Amino acid sequence: MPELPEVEGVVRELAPAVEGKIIKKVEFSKTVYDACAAGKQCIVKNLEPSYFEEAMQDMFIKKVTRRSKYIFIDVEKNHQTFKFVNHLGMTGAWFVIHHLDEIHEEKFRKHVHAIFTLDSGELLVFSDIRRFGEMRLLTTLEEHPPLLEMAPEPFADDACLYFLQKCTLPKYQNKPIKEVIMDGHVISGCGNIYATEALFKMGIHPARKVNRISKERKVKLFETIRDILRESIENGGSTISDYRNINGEAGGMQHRLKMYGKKQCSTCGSKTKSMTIGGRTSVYCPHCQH
DNA sequence: CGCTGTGACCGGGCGC
DNA sequence: TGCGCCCGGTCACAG
Repeated sequence: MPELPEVEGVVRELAPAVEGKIIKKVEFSKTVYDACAAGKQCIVKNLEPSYFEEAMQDMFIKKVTRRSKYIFIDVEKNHQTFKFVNHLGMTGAWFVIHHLDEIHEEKFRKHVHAIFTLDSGELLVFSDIRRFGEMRLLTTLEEHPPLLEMAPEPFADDACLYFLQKCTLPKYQNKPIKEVIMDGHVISGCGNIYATEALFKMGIHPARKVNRISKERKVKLFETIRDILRESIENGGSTISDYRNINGEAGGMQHRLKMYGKKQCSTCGSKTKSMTIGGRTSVYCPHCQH
């Protein structure tokens, strides 16, 4: 499951690999076309696949950046600029290769849904096992309003204050803290893995109501989340099942996790508990977290 | 108008 | 072996 650190890893590798190159051709899979014909949107969200392919042809790749868990690719054609916006969903992965058989793992090779042929002769390939990934071609972010409602980057100066202010809104007051820190309108890029880790580190029960945590503890919680995200970036992200960098390699952060996916508390040895919060499985230590 | 709850999108993996 | 169900990031839409 790619969260912010995993997306950051992809962007850091993708940027030098594709910036300055031109997309000569785009081909979506038959699956994408069939879904579209059936009236569903599969990966390609705001355009018909055939139109998307045509629109992307001869696009110059200017810049690859990350915003929250989204990959933004600034592209340009005929002096007009566009934003190609991609979300990896649960299982999306990019590869820059010369032949599809360079994708070593069958599960990724089997689920290739977009092939961008670059002027360098390389293939920029998007594989997505569960097809929760998204691609949009926008002229401005305003075309997809949810992109404007994201919380600031967690490393930005105003991010902590933004979090604190959101917490004072009535609609968040009585919600479990875990649900709130995983809400992209409150904090950007913190998914289940890092929310679980940060709450464990802070000794806060994931179901604890927002208004039952002091401002000081909220500030410390925010800083903990930010530090864990940074630590994960430095360690190549977490590979729980399907995250791979563009060389198909797994990350290293999963070895440093202390609570996510654990049966026993790494501090006191108690059996961990699990409950559903905001529709998602939440693991915690009943002895260490209150 | 704004908030809340629910469904939709999927295939891997697991339990029975 | 085989079948059915659960999981999850995000958004659309209904109420």
